[in-house]
Amino acid sequence: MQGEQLRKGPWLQEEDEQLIFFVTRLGERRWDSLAKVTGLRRSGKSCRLRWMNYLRPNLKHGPFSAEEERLIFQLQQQWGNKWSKIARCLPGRTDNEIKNYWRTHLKKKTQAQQEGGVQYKVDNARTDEKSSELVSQDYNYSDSYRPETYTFPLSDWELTSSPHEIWISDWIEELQTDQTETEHQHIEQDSNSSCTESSYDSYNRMRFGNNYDTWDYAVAGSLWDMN
DNA sequence: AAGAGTTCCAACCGCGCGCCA
DNA sequence: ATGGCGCGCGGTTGGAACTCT
Repeated sequence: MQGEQLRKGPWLQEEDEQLIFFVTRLGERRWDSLAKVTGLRRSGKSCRLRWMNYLRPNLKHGPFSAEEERLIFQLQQQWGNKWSKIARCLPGRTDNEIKNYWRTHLKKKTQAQQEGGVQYKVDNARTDEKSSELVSQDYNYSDSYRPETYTFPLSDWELTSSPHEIWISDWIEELQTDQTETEHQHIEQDSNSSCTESSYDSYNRMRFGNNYDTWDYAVAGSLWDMN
């Protein structure tokens, strides 16, 4: 592996699958180590970005709603280009997505507003929302969107549409059920018990073959061991 | 139909911060 | 104190997709 060129550019479906497999099992941490363990010829940074911006559960990938657009507009005026901060107020949206949306859609509107006193107006052509028009200063976002009170609904996955996203969605949904069941088992059995065969395991067997667990557990056991 | 111009967004890059040995 | 590591953030870029002429 040493000296091997790192891959760049668009991610392949196989790479996504592999990354999901490892991140869901090992957690969102130590991205450099994780990148090595996955066997993907990607940097840890690249893996983290892919996960955070595209593969992570609960992400929305559809067009921004009028409500979201208003929020972005208002928070950008309030905080400036603090995209990660703004993203925390928009469940299911990433800083990258918001940043891109701002640059391509809202920046012009803001400039127009600043230059000519043109009031902010939602671009209804891009959303399915009802027409709405308001001055940003008057807008106060709902408490339900405040990061400290909002809980991310897993059903947001249902908003996705590509075949790839659909199978991830189904899988995550099954996993959620399994996790709930497993948590109950853990309460009864103590925390160091091993998981029973779940749909998640079935999934992994299907995608990575029957030997997946052997090497997976071996790797999982050593990855975070820094000694 | 096709070439030019524009828009959009996934991914990359560099920087800075916090933590730890 | 300091140097290395891991990570997150914001800015930028490349190229695919779309629109215009």
